Amino acid sequence: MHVEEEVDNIKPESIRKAEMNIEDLLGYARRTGMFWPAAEIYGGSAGLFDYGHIGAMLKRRFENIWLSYFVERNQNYFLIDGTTLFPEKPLIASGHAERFNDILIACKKCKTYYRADVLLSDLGVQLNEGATPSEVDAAVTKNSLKCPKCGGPLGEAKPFNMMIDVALGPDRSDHGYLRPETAQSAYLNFYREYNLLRQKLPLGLAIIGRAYRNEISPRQGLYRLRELIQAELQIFFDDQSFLPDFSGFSETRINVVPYVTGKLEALTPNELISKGYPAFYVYHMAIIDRFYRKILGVPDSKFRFLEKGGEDKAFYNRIHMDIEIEVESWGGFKEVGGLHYRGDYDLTSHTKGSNKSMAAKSGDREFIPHVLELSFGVDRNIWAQVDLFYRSSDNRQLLSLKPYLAPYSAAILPLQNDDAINAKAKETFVQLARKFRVFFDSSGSIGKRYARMDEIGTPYCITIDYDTIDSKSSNFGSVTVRSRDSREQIRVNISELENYLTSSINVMLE
RNA sequence: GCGGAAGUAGUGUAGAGGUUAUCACAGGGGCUUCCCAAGCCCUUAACCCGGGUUCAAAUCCCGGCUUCCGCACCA
Repeated sequence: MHVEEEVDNIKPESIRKAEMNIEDLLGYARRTGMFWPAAEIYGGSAGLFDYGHIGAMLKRRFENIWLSYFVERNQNYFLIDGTTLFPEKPLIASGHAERFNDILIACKKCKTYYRADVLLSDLGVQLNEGATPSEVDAAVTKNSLKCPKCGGPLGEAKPFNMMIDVALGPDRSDHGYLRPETAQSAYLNFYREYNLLRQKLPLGLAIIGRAYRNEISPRQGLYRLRELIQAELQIFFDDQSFLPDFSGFSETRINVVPYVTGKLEALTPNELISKGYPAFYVYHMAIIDRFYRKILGVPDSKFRFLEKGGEDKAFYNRIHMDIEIEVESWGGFKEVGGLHYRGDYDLTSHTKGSNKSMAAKSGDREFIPHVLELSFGVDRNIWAQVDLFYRSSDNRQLLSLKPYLAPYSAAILPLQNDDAINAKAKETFVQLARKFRVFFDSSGSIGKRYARMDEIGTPYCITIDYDTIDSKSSNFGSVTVRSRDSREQIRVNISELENYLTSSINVMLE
């Protein structure tokens, strides 16, 4: 059987990346089992999404690869977990209760909302840092301020906190919040882990978990969510001695838009260091760059760091870069993560708040460890993967994910609904399912089944045919393995399948 | 939150006061075929939610929810 000759091979490069807007991508996600609005049978709720049987696997794979790459390859970095429900005190200490708290003011006529500090400074009125709502109201009255848009009267200033309140206890009088970032769980556990891990720095604490923000306007699919999943690594270190090993990154060119120039540049680590970025920061830029470009396969031109400064930079960050991917359905480069040098802000805040010293020692020197935060939005990254790797032509839809990210690693497809073929196929399924997530499908034509697997990104389709079970055939005991992107097929002995898949799927995951 | 547009089987859609609510794909059953989304027959399945107008509402009106686009917001 010379099936290869009959295949109308289409080079994967010839299949264009599908042009997708948000609705197209949401439609794809719904029809393939990726994700859709939570509680959708009741009409859904803005900013909340559920993952389906395909999306949940993709998400899990992303998280596992992230964990393996950023955490498990470093002997000083560890995975922990923390509650999503927080008592009030740590969030007062961290500044979230106050700072996460914008004062909003609305026009009574056109109902436009403004941030009080922004509105007043635009109108030439200076407010003190941390002004209260009544101070804002007083300033509005004193200066007879009107809505800049419609000239209407301004309403009362009201605090708006991005955190979601929770009332605890039998009379619901204990005040808590859903955590606004996983980072806080790491800071709260630093002291114990630092001692458990024998007081060594650097110490990395990673958390993959949920965080909650009461976004005013959740939008754009998985971009702005009220409940989101973060994968974060908080590295605690001695700022006078943290010097990671750069060998292996010296030739890398990293796309970065520095704040001072605002222009995209492709710089080597040494060039970045000579521009004044600390070596430990640059090292982690290189690590992140490799993750996106090599492990996830993001094209060079679609990946960059964007440095934030001035108003855009959070007050506690010393260096703040967004990790950005060009996502067509989101209309351009969008933030999927961040690399933040937070200095000693976090541990100092929690030392003050808790009266628990978190100082580390190095010789005679006592110091508060600094924090470098690697923060990733898992949902945003999942969306970006689909956007980047969904390809479409007239008769083919293809999700060309890296094999190790694909929800199913392989599909087992009996060529025909024949008892002997089916029995062999099921036996093969059981054998492979011990090591891989495999899909079994015996319904429909073989072409239709290939197409279904292409659309959810299954990298390999294993077909059991008559030759497989024909002891007179030279192909006895072997199956065809079809590669998703090239559609090329090779014959592999069933006894070799496990090795074949292991090495093929993990290629690139060095 | 504001303004505009929209919400019909699982998916994509037609339908503009009275239809057994259109078509395709998907799903189920059957016949046939078997390495790249084959064909034929049968079949399951929908008007976002709640009010109102009307003899009659998927269709018109009001409210809610959700989505998209723009604005605002996004320590």
